[in-house]
Amino acid sequence: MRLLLIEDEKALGNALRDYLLAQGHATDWVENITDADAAMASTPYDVVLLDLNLPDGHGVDLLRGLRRRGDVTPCIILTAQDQITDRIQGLNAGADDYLVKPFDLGELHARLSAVARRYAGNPNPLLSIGNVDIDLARRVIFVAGLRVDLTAREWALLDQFARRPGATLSKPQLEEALYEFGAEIESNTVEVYISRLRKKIGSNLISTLRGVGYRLEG
Amino acid sequence: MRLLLIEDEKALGNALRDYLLAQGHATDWVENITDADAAMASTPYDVVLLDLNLPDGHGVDLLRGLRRRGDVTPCIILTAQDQITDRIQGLNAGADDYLVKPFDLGELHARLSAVARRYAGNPNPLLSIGNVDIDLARRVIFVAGLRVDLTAREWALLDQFARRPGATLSKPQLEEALYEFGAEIESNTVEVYISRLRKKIGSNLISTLRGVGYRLEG
DNA sequence: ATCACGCATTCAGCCTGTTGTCAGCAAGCG
DNA sequence: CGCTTGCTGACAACAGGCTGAATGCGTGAT
Repeated sequence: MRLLLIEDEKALGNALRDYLLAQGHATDWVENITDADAAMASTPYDVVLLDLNLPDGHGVDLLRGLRRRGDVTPCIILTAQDQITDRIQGLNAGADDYLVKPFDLGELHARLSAVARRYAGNPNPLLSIGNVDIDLARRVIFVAGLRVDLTAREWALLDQFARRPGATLSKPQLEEALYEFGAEIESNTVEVYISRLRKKIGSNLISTLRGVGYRLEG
Repeated sequence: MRLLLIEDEKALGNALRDYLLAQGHATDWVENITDADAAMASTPYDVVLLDLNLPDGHGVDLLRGLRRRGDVTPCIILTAQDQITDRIQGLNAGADDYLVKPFDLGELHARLSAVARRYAGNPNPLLSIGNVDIDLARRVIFVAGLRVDLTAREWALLDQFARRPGATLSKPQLEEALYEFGAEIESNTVEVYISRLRKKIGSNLISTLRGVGYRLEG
């Protein structure tokens, strides 16, 4: 697995990184929120290990930001014994699990496996088209290696395309994806969102078939 | 995809069928085991959606029968909240996944995609004629391995031919395909579109039968 | 409560590919 | 050879698609 370790304490960070590498996980280690954001903006991780006490802010804020952007990368919080309030906050903010320091490395391994198992259902197929990587499970896309944030509707559209790359999708079909079933709408919303999507992911990825629909190249 | 929906509840069945059709899946809907057996005997389906509560027996029995006959068509079970035992039975009997009613249509979509992905080994049935591959489901054709875009009318014509390869289609017949029934048009549009099609897919694929009509060679 | 912000929706004007039509040419058939 | 039937290039009209801007709406911050 590809892991991101966000940990301020040097000694713990070192030990964890060595252990995780030994376990066969590609592990990046950063020590503050700024670097973490940068790392996540450029790389898709399978699990994030997050210490809450960070020099440039509180871990929960980082997590909230992630979730608000629709990123659902599994996250395990590493927290000291006494920060129970933080822990609850963390879970509410969208963490998947937490570990109380000091913790056993075997325990960490078990939690990691559990989280991985939980997400094993969809084996996380990274769909690569051109220079765009689409992670359907996590609702994240990378354009030229940089994360790009999509709004709900934009994602709904792209999701349709990504599930059937190369297929031609008609406007009514796409409309269904935007509006939960039935809600008829009389305007060119699909066109508008196609336009916005193209602006974000590059205009050559989605081609128009006049009078027919649209297609994601692949 | 080609789906078989086995569902007793009329309202749910209707909604599901509409949704699935809108998603571009060829969907047959039957309401009992007898009809389901008949349908599966005559048509190969990509996925079966199976409600367990059926008027003439238990869905799991249908599934068991299938698997005993060596049929491995992927099957997703639709089950009410309380039938947990049934669900386990279902998975044991050879189901691939299950959905608990009431479920979100997006959820259904996701499960379908997941199952489809798992069985992605053999993709769409491609109709191959000469060096032209026609993918009816995705509305895409390849000529000598390269994708070729067709306009709406061009596709309407080719679609007619592809559905009855080798058959001779008269001009009035083809005209019906171009213009939703009734809209009479006085000119040589069919000839024009035959010409345009030939330019795109190769002129030897469609042959002219003077005074009679046209035919797609196979 | 108010404000600011971002997302959703609608609309209008511009732009472009498809379409139907026709005319002249080619090919089949007596 | 003459007649019929089919083929195809050209083209004007138009439906369909694109996109910037205005407006509305909901949510989070102050």
